This record gives sequence, structure tokens and C-alpha cells, in this order.
Amino acid sequence: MADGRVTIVDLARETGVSVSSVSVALRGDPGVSEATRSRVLAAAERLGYRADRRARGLREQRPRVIGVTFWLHQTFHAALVDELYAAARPSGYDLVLSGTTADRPVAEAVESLQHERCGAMILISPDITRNRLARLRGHLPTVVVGSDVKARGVDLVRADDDLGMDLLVRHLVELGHERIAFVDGGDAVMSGSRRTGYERAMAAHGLTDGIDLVGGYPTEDAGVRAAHELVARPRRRRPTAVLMHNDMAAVGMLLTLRGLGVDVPGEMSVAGYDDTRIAGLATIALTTVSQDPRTLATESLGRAVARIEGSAADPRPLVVAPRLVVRSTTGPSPRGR
Amino acid sequence: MADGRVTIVDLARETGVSVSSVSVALRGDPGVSEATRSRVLAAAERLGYRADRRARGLREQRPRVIGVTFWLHQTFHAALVDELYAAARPSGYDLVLSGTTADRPVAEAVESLQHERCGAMILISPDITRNRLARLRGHLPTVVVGSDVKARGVDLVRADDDLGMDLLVRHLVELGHERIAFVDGGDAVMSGSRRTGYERAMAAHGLTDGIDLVGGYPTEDAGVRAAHELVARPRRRRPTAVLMHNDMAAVGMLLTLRGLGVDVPGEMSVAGYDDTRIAGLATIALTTVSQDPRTLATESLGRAVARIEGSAADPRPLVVAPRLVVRSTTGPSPRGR
DNA sequence: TATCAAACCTAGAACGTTCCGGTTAGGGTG
DNA sequence: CACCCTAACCGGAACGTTCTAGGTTTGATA
Repeated sequence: MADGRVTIVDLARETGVSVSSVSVALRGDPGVSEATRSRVLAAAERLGYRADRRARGLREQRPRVIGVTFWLHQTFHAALVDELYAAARPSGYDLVLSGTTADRPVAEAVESLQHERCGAMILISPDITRNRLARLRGHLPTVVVGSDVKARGVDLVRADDDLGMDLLVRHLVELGHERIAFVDGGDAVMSGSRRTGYERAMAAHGLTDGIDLVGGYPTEDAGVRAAHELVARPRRRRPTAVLMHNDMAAVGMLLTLRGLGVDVPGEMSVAGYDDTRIAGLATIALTTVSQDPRTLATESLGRAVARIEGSAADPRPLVVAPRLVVRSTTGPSPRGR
Repeated sequence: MADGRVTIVDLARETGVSVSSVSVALRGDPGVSEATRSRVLAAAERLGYRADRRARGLREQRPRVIGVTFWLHQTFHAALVDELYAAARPSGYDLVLSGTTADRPVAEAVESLQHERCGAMILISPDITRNRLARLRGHLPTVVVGSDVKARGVDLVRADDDLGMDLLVRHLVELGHERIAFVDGGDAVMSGSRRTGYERAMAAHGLTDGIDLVGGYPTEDAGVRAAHELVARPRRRRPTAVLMHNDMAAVGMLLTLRGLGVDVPGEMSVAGYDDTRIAGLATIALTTVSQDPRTLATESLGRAVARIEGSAADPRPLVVAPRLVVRSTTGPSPRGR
């Protein structure tokens, strides 16, 4: 071919066999002799043939591609995508990624995937209204992972934020804390469920009076700000422990407290959420909650595949239990001593 | 349609015009009256039509898609992809992402993009041998960004590491430093060029004797380790400043030094590379070098587009000048006082 | 020798789109 | 009236694959 594209026709010409047989041989289907199959494979190798996925998808009845949207700058999303790739490999489906950024909203990412004609889509913590989600679901099987948006017919796979928050609060209560603040994620996607999870957990431990909600957002800056805010308070109104919406914000909080001379965890305990890589770093050693990205990924991929292959079951949300990861930013309450 | 897929044929039936006219109308080409165009567009809107990119790509002579490989867990790569999306928008080309992880090597990511039949690919700091790259280039126009792998016919867009390292060394020299160590990136992609950049810069400032190379790798841990190593040295063999392969490693170094009671920058200055988001964080405030991801992105996309549109010009590497970003982890040398 | 089945192979339609080469209708021009 | 022009539209081939329905061997069996 003049333009370098090698097609199945070239292989047919090369091996002196029909196009259909080449197709059969390449896919490993029965119906062709071992001799011709190996000749075809050899030719494919020699010419550097790559099947055209577009043509294949066009012809095949069932789609073999699953679309994934994720926020490019969220480390936890990257971890999930990583696990999704691993989960997709044995499933026979390909993944098509569509990233989300400040000026590329979920709607645009989704639109792009629709043009790709994937058979289903997995949205990672999408910032999307229930309405849009429902409309989307009308066109395509949709799995939302790590979010609490609910819409008819949409599969939902998420970690149990109530439980996660309860694990953290319980852990701190056992260490003698009573005034446990929470810096929330503002209008970020998981913000609401973590906030209510915090409130419920506090109530469940009889600490309704200790509830101390501080406004934030899901990045490091929020932690920096909130730290200054807490330290500026009179000592008796200062919490002895502070939970953060995610690890990024927790890192901001932790470093700022250290910088201001506040002993962590001696004077104040700090905990994050997500167990991202930085939390495990020796000098950070952040107590946090792991959302089990592997399970989240395999389950959401499984659901997407099931939908494509025709499961009509009414979707029930899957709630995955998170796991407390205790490191060294939490310790006994200074009050308790 | 039974399976919910809306095609151009449905629109033709709906509006009572031919398929070809619908196609023309949708693309906004001349050759159809305003009346029918608006009828077609209305029908498309009403039925929720999305053009099938696979079919379009199959038919069109020129590909409209550019593939991008990037390392999922590298924040700097995410920043580049972000800018690539922005650059692609006005160009009329679509981006297809293919992520790289610990068990999904560049080769696999590239293979996946080849099946997609994109017209060109942009590899972000790919961990790939010159041979494989050359072979790939034989099939597809290829742009490598942020790396120093050279191969015939491959466009190369990278930041000038020599200059970047020189900016850092000069900055430190002006602050009175003479013993400036460098913790390298091990076998990471940009490692080599930054290391030699460091050595050249030291030599250029007459500090050949101050060269102090410490083995590392491109993650936070490396910084933690190297910090312990440096602090364990006898005081007179300790550098007064240390450059790190990237920001992640620098953060590990910085936090560990602080944790060990070393005053930064009072006792030791620390600098990173990449100017990722965490470097700008108030409590980190890392001196670093910005690689100008916007320029890197627009230039590499431009090259990819030019190749697709037929430029046969012999590729000359584009070297983008980096910019020193001074924050507060660098200060006067303690020796100089 | 005719028949049958299995094994191997092939022709051609289809997928949803673009694009080339028409055809038609309507309106000037001479 | 014949002629041509243009705007608007249409039919059908093509892109690279899969898939269905069929065709041709081969060799064994009746």
C-alpha cells in the first residue's frame, strides 16, 4: 500500500488465500487449516499488520470497547484507571480513556466517547447532574464508580463513606479524642457523602457536640488554609484531631501544622482519605482510609461487561467496605492525658 | 433502530432527504439549502444523533485522530495531556489517550493506538528503545515530547535540561553555594539528560570538584532515602544544596530534611524540577524549574498535525527554554557567611 | 462408481460514513 | 425556442473488517 497501511487484503494477496480466510485465521476461529493459519500469521508479522479496530467495531454486532472518564489531575483516579486496565485485560474488552480537566467538563469527555461507539461507559466520580446522567443512560449502559449520584438504570459502585468516616472517628475516639473537626471538599463530587458520613459517625459515638465542620475544597491549598484557620482559634476551641476530605488536602494540613510548630500527632491528629501514594511516604505517614481501588475497578468493569452482554437486571448499588490505614499522624488526645 | 443506535440513515428517513445530503448538512459543507440543513440538524438533535467516528475515519482519507501515550501516575504528564487537549480543540483533531502503568508498558499502549488507526502519535517521555521507536516511526508519524531518545524521522520536542540545570546551578552559585549535590532519576527516562546537564553546569561554573552524584529514582521515596544518606555524612562532606531529578523526589527530600531537623534553606537548599502543582503549595514552596508544558504541548501537537497533513521536512528537534521558579527552599549558603 | 461428510475455503453483503459523479429543476440569455 | 448555468439533491462505490451461505476438495464408505 502506498500510504503504508497494511490491511487484511494485503495479507490475502500475499498468502494467496481469500480475505475471509485471512480474517478467520487471524482471529483463531476454526475453519482454516493449521498450514494456512501459520502462513497468514507469518505474513501479518512480516508486514506489521494491525487489525483496524474501527472497521472491526463497525461490522461486529457487539461492541468491544468500554469508555472511561476520569479527572486527569486526581491521583486516586489514576490509581483506578490503572486497576481498570488490569481488569480489562482478561475480559477481552478494550478501554478508551477520556480525561477531564478544568476546561474539559465531563459532558465533553462523554460526548467524545459516544462518538467512539463504546458499548458502555465507566464514569469515575463524575461531576454531572442526575438529569444528564439519566439522559446518558438512555443511550448507553453506564457505570458510575466512586460517587453517590443516583439515576435510574445506572450501575453504581462506590466505597462506603459512612463506614470509612466511622472507622476514622472510632479510631480517634479510642485514642481519647472528642473534638474532631472535618474539613470538607466543598462542591467536589464525594464531598457530600463524606460530610454526612462524618456527621453520622460523630452522632453514633455520642459526639454531636464535637461536630466541627470547616469549609474546604479537594486540593492541597484547602488544607493549608484550614490549618491557619484552626491554629488562629483560641486554644480551647481548637480540635484535637482533624479529618480531611482527601489525602491531598490532608498533606496541605499536615505540612502547614508542622510548619507552624504544631506537633502532629502530639498536639493535633490529622487523617486523610484515599490512601494515595503520598500518604504512604515515610515522612508523611498519613493515617487514612483505603477505598480498595482494585475491587472498585474489577466490580465496575464487571458490571459494564454484564450490561454489554445483555444483563437487564435492575442495578443495585455495590458498596465496597473501605479499610482503615493507621500510620503516624494520629495519636492519643492531648486532653485525655 | 432496535438497539438504540441512531445513524445517518435514520436522519435521512426522518427528514425525507438522501443520506448524502444529510452527511453534507451535518458537516456544514456547501451544497444543501439552509432549509434542509436546519431540518436535518433539528432531527439530529431530536433523536440524539452522534456521528460514528469509526465509520467516518474508515471512509475519510485523512485521519482525524492523534494518539497520546502518557504515564498515568506522573503529575507532569497529566499537565501535558491537559495542555494537549486544549491545543487539540481548535485544530480539528481528536485525541485518543493510552495510559502507561507498571504492567502496561509503552509498547502495549502504542499497540493499542495503532489499532485505533490514528494518524500520528505523541509519546510523552516514553520508556522505549531507539530501535522500537524507529520501527514504530516506519508505520506512523511519531512525536516524542520531553525525552531525549533520538531516532530517524521522529520529531522531538523537549525542554532544555542543560539550560534548566544551568539555571539552578547558577542560582545556587549566586547564593554562594559550591558543594551542590544531585540526586538522579536512576533509569527513568529523562534521567540521563538531567544528570549530564548537572555535570556540565557544574563544570561551566568551575565547580567540577563540587560534583556530587547520588543515585536515586523518580519518586518521593528516592528523596527520603537520599536525605538520610546525606545527613548521615560527616558535616564537612555534606553538600550545602541538593538538586533533585523531579519535584516528587524533591518533596521527599524536603520533608525528610525538615523531619530530621535540618533547616531548609538555612542549612541546606533544595530544588526540584517540573514545577508541578505541589511545588507551588504554600508549605512546600519549592524552588524548581518549569518546563513550560503549554509550549511543549502546542509544539508537539503542531508537529503531529503537520506530519499528518503531509510535511515531509526532516525533523529538527525543538528545544524549549525552561524557566527558573524561585520559591523558598533555596537560600544563601551557610558556608558563605 | 456413486454418495456422503468433513475439512477447508470463498464470494459477497453488511456496518455507517464520505465523496465522486451524476441528475433535476429553475432561471437567465441569446 | 434552444441553450447553458447553478443550486440542490441523489445514487452508489468505497473504507477494512466480519459473517452468512455456499462451494470445492478429499477420502472413506456403500
